[in-house]
Amino acid sequence: MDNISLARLLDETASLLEIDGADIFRIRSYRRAAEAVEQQTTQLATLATPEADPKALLAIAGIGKAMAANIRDLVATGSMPLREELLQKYRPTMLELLRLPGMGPKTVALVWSALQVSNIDELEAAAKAGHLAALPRMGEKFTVKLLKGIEDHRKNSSRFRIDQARDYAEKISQLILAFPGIDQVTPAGSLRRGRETVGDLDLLATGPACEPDVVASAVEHVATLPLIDKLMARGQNKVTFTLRNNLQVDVRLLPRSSYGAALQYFTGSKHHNVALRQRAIKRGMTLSEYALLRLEDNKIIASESEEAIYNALDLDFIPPELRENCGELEAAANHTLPQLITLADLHGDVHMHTSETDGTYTIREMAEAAILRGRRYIAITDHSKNLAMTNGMNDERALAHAARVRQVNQEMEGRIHIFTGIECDILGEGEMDLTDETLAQLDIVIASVHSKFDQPIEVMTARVLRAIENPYVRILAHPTGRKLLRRDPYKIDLEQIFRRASELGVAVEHNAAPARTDLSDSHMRLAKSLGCKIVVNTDAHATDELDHMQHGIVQLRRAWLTSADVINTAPTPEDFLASLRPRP
DNA sequence: GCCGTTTTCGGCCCGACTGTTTTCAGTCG
Repeated sequence: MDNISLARLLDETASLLEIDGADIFRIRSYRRAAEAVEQQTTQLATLATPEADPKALLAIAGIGKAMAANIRDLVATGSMPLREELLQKYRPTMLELLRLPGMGPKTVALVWSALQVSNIDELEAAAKAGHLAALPRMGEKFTVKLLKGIEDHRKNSSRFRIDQARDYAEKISQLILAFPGIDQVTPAGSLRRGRETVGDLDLLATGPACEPDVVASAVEHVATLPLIDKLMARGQNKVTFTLRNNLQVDVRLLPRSSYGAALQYFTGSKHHNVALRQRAIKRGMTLSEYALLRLEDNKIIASESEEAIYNALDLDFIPPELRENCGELEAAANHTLPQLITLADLHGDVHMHTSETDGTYTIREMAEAAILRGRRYIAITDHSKNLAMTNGMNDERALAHAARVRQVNQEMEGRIHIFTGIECDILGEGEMDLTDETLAQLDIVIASVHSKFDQPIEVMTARVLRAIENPYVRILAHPTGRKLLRRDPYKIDLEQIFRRASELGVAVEHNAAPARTDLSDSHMRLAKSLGCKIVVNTDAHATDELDHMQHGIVQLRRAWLTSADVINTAPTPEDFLASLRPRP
């Protein structure tokens, strides 16, 4: 059992304890243990064997005697006594109910005890039949919101976030590559195109073992991979299976000679491919997953590489992120494809947290980690006081923290520049929750919208418009409230906000965290068309989250952005500061 | 359930908003 699975089981146990009404601190300790397990770099299964040093598990902060025993049970048997006991009392499907808006542990427990409702279908039926109205605090408004939430949940739950899909793709690729004679495995499909979520995983494998006459044994290898839950189909050169989490995986084993054509074909998108094939026909050729052929004599024009195929159709190579049939073919024909922004273009990351509020590491640790990742400047932007659960700072603490940031910045001796800053909460009327006197002393003031203020569109829009009027605000964070696969974003008039932000010179932030890419590619195109400054930040709460920049860049590329469109490509801290809204 | 210490138990992230209440419980960040 790997760390991710261990963490998931511990976290689920915490949720079951919540439904059971257990002690809040006991629940929290299970959640903390799950987090700690997930963050470990060594596989705990190796530390949880009878032969291993029993102290090894206890050395992890958040794991004590009881939790270590739980982990040993999980590794040995796949479950543990407490979990089994709770599953006798409740149903595992009730965990899914917790993901619906407005459904917390108390409400889940209530519908179970009152109506024996234990899954989404039953809850929906009960809501539609009006059975919920009989229960306390569940009137008409609640029911309407719930049914909407169920609908949204169904729309999303069959898709997976791209970073999770990428992790699985990586894991499966390694297992496939273990077979002698397979020397390359490439993800195709929407994963390669950089969509935010993927429905299934397409993996293309090639190498000597994938030649038609010998491919059977390689197919056998793939069809018997240990992480397969259900084998769905198995053909001559194709294997389809699902994982335990229901993610469907298609693996195709292809000869080297047609690998480029296959990669092109399976990367899509469908619309891009249709347009590309039409172009081939106009030129007396035909394009398939095997090759680009000349029609008159079936001669292979190109098949080994994508570049060769595009070039043979008089096109520049089109990056996978642009293959949506949104003008990329015309641009490729006219040699006007943009030089898309790359990770190497990003020199700064100006939104991150430290242990002063809800981050895990110190100012210095974040700075050192940023240096390792090639950043030239960062900003420490911890939370303001209104976000109480994060231990948000009041004016006094914000200023003291900024003084420490300046101190550490001095000590870095130019290896990196650290800006002072704050992620400042927007209150109910759109005012900042710290004073202007405080904000005036900070380099980077980020105004942060929170989805807990889920208000009608006019109210949300007015609130944010008022917030960015504050002359010290330089960046607007979470403009859409999007949380991928979790909650509906709040309703807000982005066009109005972007237009005003553009006039004021306030930059809009694209959050690079894979769970929360605030701006989609189409949002970003809108921002660009209105002349907005765009900044991409990780919002890191731990050093490893600084790596999220590589997720964030993908949506920028899909929006056709170049380094000129994004302000944290500025090469020096001075240039970056100059690109921001001037302070009064 | 973990941690730290005051070695045996008390502290552990808090405040605002919502729907429904008519004084608050539950959810959320």
